[in-house]
Amino acid sequence: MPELPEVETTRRGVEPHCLGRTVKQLQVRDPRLRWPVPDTLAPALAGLVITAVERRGKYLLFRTEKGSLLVHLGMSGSLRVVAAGAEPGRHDHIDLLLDSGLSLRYHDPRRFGCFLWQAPGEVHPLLAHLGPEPLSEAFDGELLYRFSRGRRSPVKNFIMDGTVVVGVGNIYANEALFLSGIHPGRAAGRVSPARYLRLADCIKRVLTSAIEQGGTTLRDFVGGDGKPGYFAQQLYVYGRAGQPCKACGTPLRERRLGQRSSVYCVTCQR
DNA sequence: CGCTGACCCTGACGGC
DNA sequence: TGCCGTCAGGGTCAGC
Repeated sequence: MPELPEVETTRRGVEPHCLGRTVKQLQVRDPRLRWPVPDTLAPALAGLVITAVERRGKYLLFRTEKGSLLVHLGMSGSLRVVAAGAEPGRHDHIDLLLDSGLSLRYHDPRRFGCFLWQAPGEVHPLLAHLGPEPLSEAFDGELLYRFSRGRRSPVKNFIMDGTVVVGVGNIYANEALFLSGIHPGRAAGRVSPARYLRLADCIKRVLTSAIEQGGTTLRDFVGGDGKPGYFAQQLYVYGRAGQPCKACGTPLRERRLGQRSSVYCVTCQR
């Protein structure tokens, strides 16, 4: 269920359970993820103290002094805090057992996620070419404008390109384009500087408010059902094809761009 | 270098 | 009821 707000919500949820804790064991019940979980990962992690839980784009980094555990939740992954020894269910592929008696349980039906090792002082190849964080000052409309020159593919594909900016998934790309009044199919190189300023602003706004909503489910990381909070969010276009635009009433259209569904209002977005 | 499509998987859902 | 095609919020990679 992870877009950036869900990953950040996960990070905030698991962080207090991890900081200062020693890894007792990494139990890998099924190593067949996007890339196979390396045999060397469990031995490498055993006995290490987690010093920080960070996020880079949609990747989570569990830092220790000897290296970091790199986790991605893919499309269907989740991390929950459970009591050690709790019976694993279907698709509960990995447990990270901590010395507190709790463990982080990784659940991922589609197995598009990953558990990898990052050596100390190194940046994993998967992270090496990532663009700026959308909520950082390094990301703004000026950057979008500069990087988009000469690009003929749709602006929606452009803002979902992780080398441009990380963490803008399909839901929030659709929402941000609606809020900024830009048609998702417009060529990235044909969007004006002023509109890119607006778009960058909308991306920040929509992600920030989604993270705030995700925060309401933090307590559910121990026990509870762990439903992601963003369903509660007011979505303007995502999942609303055929329904009236909330701004003008025009029925929303749907179209596939880069193999992903795009929903937009032909009146409000140009 | 930019862009397109294939691919990695399971599960839910709609139509017949 | 069951079978089949389609789609799903991720991202990488080969090939043009």
